[in-house]
Amino acid sequence: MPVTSRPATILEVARDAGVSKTSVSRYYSGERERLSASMQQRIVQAAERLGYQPNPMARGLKGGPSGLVGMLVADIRNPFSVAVMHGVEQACRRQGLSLMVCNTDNDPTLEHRNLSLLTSYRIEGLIVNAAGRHGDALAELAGDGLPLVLLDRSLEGIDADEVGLDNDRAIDMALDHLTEQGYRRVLFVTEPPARASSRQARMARFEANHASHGLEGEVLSLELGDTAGLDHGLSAFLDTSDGHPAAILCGNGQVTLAVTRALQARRIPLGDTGLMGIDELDWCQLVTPGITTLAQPTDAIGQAAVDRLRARQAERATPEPRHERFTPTLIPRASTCRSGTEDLDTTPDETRP
Amino acid sequence: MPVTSRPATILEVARDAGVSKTSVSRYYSGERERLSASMQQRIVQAAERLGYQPNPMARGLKGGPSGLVGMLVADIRNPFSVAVMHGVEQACRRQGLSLMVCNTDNDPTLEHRNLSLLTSYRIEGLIVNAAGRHGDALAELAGDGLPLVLLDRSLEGIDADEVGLDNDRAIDMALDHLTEQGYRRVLFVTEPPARASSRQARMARFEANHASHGLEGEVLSLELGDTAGLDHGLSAFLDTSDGHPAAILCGNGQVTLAVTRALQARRIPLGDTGLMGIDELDWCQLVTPGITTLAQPTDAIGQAAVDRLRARQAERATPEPRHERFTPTLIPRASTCRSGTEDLDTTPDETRP
DNA sequence: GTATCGAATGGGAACGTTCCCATCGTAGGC
DNA sequence: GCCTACGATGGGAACGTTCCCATTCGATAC
Repeated sequence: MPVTSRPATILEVARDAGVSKTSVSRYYSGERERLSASMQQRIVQAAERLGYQPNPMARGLKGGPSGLVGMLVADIRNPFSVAVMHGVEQACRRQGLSLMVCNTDNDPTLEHRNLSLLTSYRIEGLIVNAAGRHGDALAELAGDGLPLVLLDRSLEGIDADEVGLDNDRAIDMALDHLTEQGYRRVLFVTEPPARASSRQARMARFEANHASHGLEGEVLSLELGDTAGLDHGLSAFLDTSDGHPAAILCGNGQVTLAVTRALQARRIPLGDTGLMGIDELDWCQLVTPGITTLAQPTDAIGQAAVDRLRARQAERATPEPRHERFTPTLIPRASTCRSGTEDLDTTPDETRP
Repeated sequence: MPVTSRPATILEVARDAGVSKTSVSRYYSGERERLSASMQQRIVQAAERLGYQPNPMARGLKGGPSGLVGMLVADIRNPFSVAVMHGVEQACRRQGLSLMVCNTDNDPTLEHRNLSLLTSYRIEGLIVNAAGRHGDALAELAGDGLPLVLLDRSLEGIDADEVGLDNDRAIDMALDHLTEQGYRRVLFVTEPPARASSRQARMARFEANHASHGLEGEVLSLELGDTAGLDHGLSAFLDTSDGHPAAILCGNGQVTLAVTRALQARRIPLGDTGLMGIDELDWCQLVTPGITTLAQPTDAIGQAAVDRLRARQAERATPEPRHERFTPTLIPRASTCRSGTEDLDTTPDETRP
């Protein structure tokens, strides 16, 4: 069964098997039950012999199912996105679907272009983890009946299924943990929330709830590349030493990276100054003395996204959109362990292989 | 120009513009010069009005160019692969090509399946960064005239273009650096080289050249998950303390991660025991005291891969395969700085934004 | 003035499927 | 033993392109 250059056509298989092309088509379109055993056998044999593979182009042209799921990713270099993508992919595989991933590099133009690309290939569902400035295009697609799942984002004006972290829960868990560890002041660092709803949600929850946890809270919002602003913001926060133990909470993995760099540059030891991040990354355990994180169940999130897609496909009638929120796992490490408190976790863990 | 559900067909545009479908087809097939100005104008207007987008399915059916490049990635979670993929993608974009990425998860079955998927979509070129057990399938494709580029791998029996690191050069640079820093014994840790030629190349070069650098050399080859084996191997190497300064050289980024974990678990401070890795990663600067790496020019590699593809497409006659090898950049940090030597780099660098 | 040519355009047959509809048995109901 | 019905199968028209081959028309060459 070679992957040949000029693949055999359904007609050739039919001839070779001495049956009609319709029958061969039926065999490959999941209507095998309708075929007699002998015919099925002749078809497989002929197909095997000729190395036949259905041509998805022709199939897609006629309107048949493509078996293709599309995914729009805002930033392929974001480990969280990649982890979820991996989950999505596994789930697709289990369902016999193929995944076509497009990276938008946070560029609305590219996003639009990739969207057209995907739709032109007659995808059966779309998973979106991108900025979505062009919400209108997405909305239209959803309106046209394309199953749509928003990953880690909401988009105003779009009533699509959503899958992602339980942001409120995550922030509460972080605040709980920081409180327990004896911190009194917390700086929440986030990328500009305007473009992503999850950032907004986390920030809003932080602002709403830090006080009730007995914490003084501040928010620092800036672009990832703005190291000067970050330095300045951290200084401003940390230098206000009213004696209350201070911690920094990072809104996502990328922020954790930037903040860790900034703290190291200022040679601020972690622990007395607390550091905690949303998103677990390879290196969080390695940076002395280990960085406390809230790990997202990325595989489960990916799986859930695909499940939603299937569900949508199944029910022809569009039900009210469903939101699925996952609870993170707290991975406590010594970056949120003030000296004087007992060591939390100085032996390396094995959270990731 | 909406991404509509029932896109306009070329025929509708033709009717609307009052021209023939052939003319519209020509307009979109890069034969605009052949059309009169007035006709061109009428076509764009009609297309605009109807939101026309050529249907790649139909186009692909008839055999026209797909504008699609395929990429097979062995492990989407490998940051190096992702970095190169990003380079490939940027290059494709510049060329007006779209990229379709498939992850094989190091699974030969999946690899084969994805290969069929890609070829069935009539890709114009294929970039492979995967194990390639099914070299036969690849070879056949290449033989059939599909432009093929092997990324960071050679495949026996396949005369395809290759793009990747200059492994010999990289190893030599590493050995030079380690020698200069005063290490006398070096352990080269690698994943099993059987499945990837670049691993083989690096290992071979290490074995061939360590002696001429005045270094005692050993090789440790194991699966990434084999932490016990790694612990044992590291112990064996480090406990043979004949007083000669020892260093560990990691064959790729994943190995660097595993080794760093193992060393931290054993609480071995870096520097006196040297540590150096091929592949630069986000966190290498962050792990105390900073890990020396050889950074691969991933964007350039990706770009080169696409360039090779285009070149192949252009020349109808298949020339002898060309191999493009890139020199890495040494990023010296304190993990290869023995105490007593001057500090190399204790201030954080800004190699990556 | 006619023949030739090339540039601009159009008609229709593919490409490989799916799917509607027709055909053909054959078994069961009367 | 005839009519019905149903199960198994086949023929052919679409799907939206591209591309080969006309066709038209003015201009240039004889």
